[in-house]
Amino acid sequence: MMLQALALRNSVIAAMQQLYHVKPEVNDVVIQPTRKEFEGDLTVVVFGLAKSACKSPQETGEEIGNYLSEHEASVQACNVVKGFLNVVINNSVWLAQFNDMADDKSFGYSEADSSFVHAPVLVEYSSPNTNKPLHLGHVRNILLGYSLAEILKATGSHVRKVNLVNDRGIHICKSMLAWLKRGNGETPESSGLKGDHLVGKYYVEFDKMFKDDVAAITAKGISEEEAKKLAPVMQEAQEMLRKWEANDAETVALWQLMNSWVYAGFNSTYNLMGVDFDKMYYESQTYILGKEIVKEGLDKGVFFKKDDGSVWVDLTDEGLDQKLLLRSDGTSVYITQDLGTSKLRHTETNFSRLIYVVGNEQDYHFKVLRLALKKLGYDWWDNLHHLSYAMVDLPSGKMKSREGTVVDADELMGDMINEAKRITKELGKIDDFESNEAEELYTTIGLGALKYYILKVDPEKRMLFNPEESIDFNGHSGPFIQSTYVRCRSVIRKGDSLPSLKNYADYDPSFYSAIEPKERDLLKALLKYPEVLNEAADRYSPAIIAGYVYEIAKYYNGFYHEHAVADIENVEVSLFRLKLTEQTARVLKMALALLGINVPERM
RNA sequence: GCACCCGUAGUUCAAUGGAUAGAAUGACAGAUUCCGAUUCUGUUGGUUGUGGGUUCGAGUCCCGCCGGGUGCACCA
Repeated sequence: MMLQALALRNSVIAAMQQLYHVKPEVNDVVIQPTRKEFEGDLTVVVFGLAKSACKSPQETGEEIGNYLSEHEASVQACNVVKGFLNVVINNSVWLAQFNDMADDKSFGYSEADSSFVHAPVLVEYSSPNTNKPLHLGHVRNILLGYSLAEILKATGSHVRKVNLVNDRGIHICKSMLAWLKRGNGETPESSGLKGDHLVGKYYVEFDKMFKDDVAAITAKGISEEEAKKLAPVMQEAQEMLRKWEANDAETVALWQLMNSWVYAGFNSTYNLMGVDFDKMYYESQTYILGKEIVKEGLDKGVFFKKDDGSVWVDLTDEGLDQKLLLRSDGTSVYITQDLGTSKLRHTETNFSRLIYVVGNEQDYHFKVLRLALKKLGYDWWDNLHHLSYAMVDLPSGKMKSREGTVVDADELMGDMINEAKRITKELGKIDDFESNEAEELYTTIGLGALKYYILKVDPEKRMLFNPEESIDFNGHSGPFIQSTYVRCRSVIRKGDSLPSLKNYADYDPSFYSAIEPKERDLLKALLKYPEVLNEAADRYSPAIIAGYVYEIAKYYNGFYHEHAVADIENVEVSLFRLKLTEQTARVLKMALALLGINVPERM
């Protein structure tokens, strides 16, 4: 597809030179796939060309069309409709490309260039707090990050997935304190609760104690604002944080214990989701790093110090504000450690890009981060990117941990898997499966539905999740695409079982003469895969892959319903269709893998 | 108040400035002697929030307004 478009563009430029003695700029020749309702494969938009040709769009289109038909062997026919020149490409061109694709073992996948090993692309995602379990918002983050990393890998980047765990701070102390006061020594083992859920339970517990304290104080006629500061549990939590920072043995031991519970919980969630990381960073180890960089900025005169000792960067010349980088007591704030961590990573890896997968409420933060690094004179400031995604809304509005309106990640995945089980049992097609095989299948389908549901949406757009309505398993859904793959596999098994057809893989379709419209559409769509992959990588958008994979499934199902594949009398037709089926399965599997979605052989 | 993001069928989502704005879902009507019906075909459903502008051409770009969200913390 890509090849034809490029070739056609050059041909059009040549035609313009021959016919009108003008040479259009490459960008002035707009070529797009022809819309379904017209005849053709590629369409040249003639308006811009007509201007430089000084003729009407209709006339220009016809003249260019005639020229192409005459001079280009690959062009079979042309027609002009309202200023659009539709070009029909010869079947032989498509078939030759299809043959190349089938023979190309690395189709749709570029081996990482070894020189990039020393300048990897870092993708930071997940980056959870260790005081509560993961919820639906995290799920969107994790799926996006994992998928983006896989997409970039497929385009030949050397990718390292990293996770920056926010394992310290007042929020952790709150859970710790509540557990000390009310936990009675409860552990994941004693309670049977997953570690992250157990710790999250005490985070909620803290909030209750806090509210009780505030209520008791306001009852004495003190303002709520004042009461929040005076609340004994809050003061105790802050005292605990001071002890932690002073490296108090007992506090640190408790912190380590409770964090270890959380990590065990997170790991099981990550494992179920099928995601991984090449390196973990912990904020407890990185939060001090930024101080040095702030000092460097002061020395260079690009940051400044206020009378109270706090350090700021002035970004008003960039259209932003002044931003605090270091508190007056010398302690660091959020951005301080991001400055330090980015520099650490650059020193460690010499990254060519560092991509942060973080919610869009931090758009401003990342602008500031980049510009502060620019002011420091680090030429790699421009290699920091932010894959910004919008929140997931519930019908009741935003998810709020404290109000208990969050959709828990583990629970959600469990529900999806159960739903997959229910539907699969109803269909009864896998009654011969061993129980562990069946369980694995339910997971594949349930998570396929969830992942597709989330990733098909443009990351920048807010999306609505309604827990009352279960996520689709039909229509524009993950299981629909999985089942198309399963159908392909079933057809292939049939082909394999027939002696005259089992060698379809060796069949050379280059000179196949009986191609049908539905076969042609499917074949063209399959060839488009590398182009789609590149676009998804350029735009950091798994949604583009999701849209593509749906298109392929639609085309295959349309083809399947119209034509018998195996078990027909004409062997050559069967061989061709089996080959088409084989390549469809291949592309579906490969593209779904980029979304973190597995495919079953049967379902 | 200032800044950024978003507004598309009843609903959930698509559409590198290009042709008659597409899918899914819902409702209704059909399709299997077959290689898998979690399928396919059709009907239904739109003043793309709104008013201007730029352009041969605007859902897309610019300006105003309306509605929703987020950020502007010595929180992270």
